[in-house]
Parts: sequence; structure tokens; C-alpha cells
Amino acid sequence: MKTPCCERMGLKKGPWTAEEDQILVSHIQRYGHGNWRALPKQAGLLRCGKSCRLRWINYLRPDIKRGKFSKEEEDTILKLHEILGNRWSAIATSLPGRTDNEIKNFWHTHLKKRIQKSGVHIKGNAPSHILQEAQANSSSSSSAASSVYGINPPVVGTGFYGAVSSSDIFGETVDNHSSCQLSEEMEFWYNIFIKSGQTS
DNA sequence: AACGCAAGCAACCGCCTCATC
DNA sequence: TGATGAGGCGGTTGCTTGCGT
Repeated sequence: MKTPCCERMGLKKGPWTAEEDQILVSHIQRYGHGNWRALPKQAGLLRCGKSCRLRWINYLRPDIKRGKFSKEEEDTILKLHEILGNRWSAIATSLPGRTDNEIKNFWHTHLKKRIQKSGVHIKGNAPSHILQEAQANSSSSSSAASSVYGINPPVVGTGFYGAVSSSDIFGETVDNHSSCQLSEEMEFWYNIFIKSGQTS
């Protein structure tokens, strides 16, 4: 296996300083980021390329939208997660200004809450054979998802949830949002993705 | 005011995929 | 066609902050 660049001696780790941010931003604005691994050396940063890339994408990019997630964004995440599973980068493409890391953090904090409140068992790290079965059952639903959202067909599809029904997953959400609209939406998604996956 | 706990967030790590040679 | 390097992704960790007691 390759030796990660981050393991090279002498590279700084941990939180970024304002000065480092400034250096990184000005360098990217001036030269772009053609080669992440060469960038820190060119910019005079004692960081590995991965760290620079992560910092730029998740924090320094000018089009980053910060602050709380809106109701619409939250609903979109829930729907897409139902379809795509833990493919945060794919979900992030449907939420302009939001990063995969941000969405991932958001999901984990909310998911934990829901597990604690409702006691729903979510197969977050389902064994591969379960994922494969789910993929086999839902391959057509993935195509439907891609057509609706304009996104690439997921590899795993609805595999993340395994045997958990959509009503189990969204039960807490319906309570929180106190709206029958979501129930209708759930039925809609259920019809498209779950039923089509089973009947295909 | 001090302490403990939980939530939120930034960042790292390891693996995977893809491009190039 | 296999080896290698670079980018990208998801899981996880650990620090910070806010809140309750």
C-alpha cells in the first residue's frame, strides 16, 4: 500500500490558523489548484495536499453557504439519503453551497437524535451481503431517482437502510414537522422507490 | 461560579477509483 | 496489463461550545 502524503515528517496537523487560510486562499485565487500535492509546497504551507484540499472545499471556498440548514434543505437531505444512502458527496451536489462534510455532520447529529428518540434500528454499516441484496432489489429505483434529481445512478441504492421501512425512517420527521405534506411526499417516494424496487 | 454532559463542527485517516505510464 | 500516483470519499475522532445542574 502507498504511503499517504500526510505521513511525511514535518507537516503540520490540527486546526488551521488565519494566516494559513490567508496563504491558501490567495494562492488558489492566483494560481488555482491544479495539483493539490504540489500546492502546499508552492504556497509555502507546511500541510499535506489532502489537508489543503479539505480546508478549501469545506471552509474557504467562496461559494460556501454557512449557517443552519433550512427546512427545504433538510427535506432534500432526508429524501436523497433514502435514495443514495451515505453518499454524501452525491447528496451535496443537490445542495448548492453545502459540502459533503457539512451534510454528513448534520445527518449524524440528527440521526443520533432520532435513534435515541424513536429507537429505530438503522443498518448503518450493513454487511456487504445485505447491501448486495438491497442493491439487487432496488436497481430500478435508483434509475428513477437519477431521472428525478438529475444525479448519477447510485452504486448501492437504498442499501443503507436494508430492511428498515420508509415509515420507520421518517416517523420522527413527520412528528417534528407536523405536516401532512411530508406524509404525502413519503407515499410518493415510497411508491416510486420502494414499490418499484420490489416489483421490478 | 464551577462542573459535567451533550451537541456541533473541523479535521484526520484509510480506502477506493481513476488516470497515466 | 499491471504498477503507481493523485484525487476523492466516507467513517471516525477529538476539540470547542452551549446548556443544565
